[in-house]
Amino acid sequence: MSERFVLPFDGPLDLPTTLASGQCFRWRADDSGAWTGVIGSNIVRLARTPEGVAIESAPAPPAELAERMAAYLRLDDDLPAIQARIGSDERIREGIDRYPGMRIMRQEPWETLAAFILSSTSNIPRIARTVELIAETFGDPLSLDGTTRKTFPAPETLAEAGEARLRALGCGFRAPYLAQAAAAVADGTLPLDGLRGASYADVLAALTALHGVGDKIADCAMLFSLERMEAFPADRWIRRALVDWYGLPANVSYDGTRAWAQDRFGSDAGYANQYLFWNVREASRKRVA
DNA sequence: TAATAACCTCGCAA
DNA sequence: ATTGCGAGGTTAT
Repeated sequence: MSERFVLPFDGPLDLPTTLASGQCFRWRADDSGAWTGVIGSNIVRLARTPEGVAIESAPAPPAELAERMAAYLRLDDDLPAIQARIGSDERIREGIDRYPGMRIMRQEPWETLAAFILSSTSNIPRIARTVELIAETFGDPLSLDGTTRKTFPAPETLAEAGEARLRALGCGFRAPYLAQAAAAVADGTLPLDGLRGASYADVLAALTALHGVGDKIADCAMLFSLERMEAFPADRWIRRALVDWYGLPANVSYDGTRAWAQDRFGSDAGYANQYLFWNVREASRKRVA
């Protein structure tokens, strides 16, 4: 059996709702309730324990990844304080009550951008399937206690693979978008790692310069991987919530949703978005049932 | 500036 | 089982 390291943490953290909340697509639960995923060039298994987060990993030993995992799960966010600030809103409160340990993550920018390029007019199961197929096809193998996964391929790899091979994997009309984004990141046209210190407007402009990346996908990449916690990705679910619950006009522009959210929630807009998203989806699901 | 169709496939419901 | 619908958007017109 592999070595195990427990990252101490006593705040709110729920792995199932965090790792299956649609912000990432490669985490899988096993029978024991542990979650296996790939971070960079490591396969990682996580389990919540009373003391914190139990980590197993390969090839790097878990103790070496502990700090990185804490950053990945954004354990540095003071979630109770954030929830106290935005929880005065009734609809956000409902989301918090339902998913109290759901956190936003700090993922790797390239993989996040690629995944959300694939999200266009799609759905979570399909996005996950395609992301996994891309990794399976182009990634490097990893193994942990008999579980094997592959890395998500570098932008250079997907740029070289090209549109046709991506289309053959089920990317559909998103294939050229993904291939072009890969090329832009690979050749430095889009310096993802250099964007962390830039203004929101500059990051948005850099991302939406890509074909196939509009406001919504850019906001997802910013919120989930580029430290922009004020980003408020407004998809059809969020728009439904804003119209049905907050009285915004049905034809509200994307800029209109963004201004509304940032005025109301400021730098907590991203967390507000996440709780609102799952609240409105749950409400919709119940209506159908 | 605002509305509308087209885009690839696939998951899911009937 | 097989079919038909619509999906966490973006772009071109």
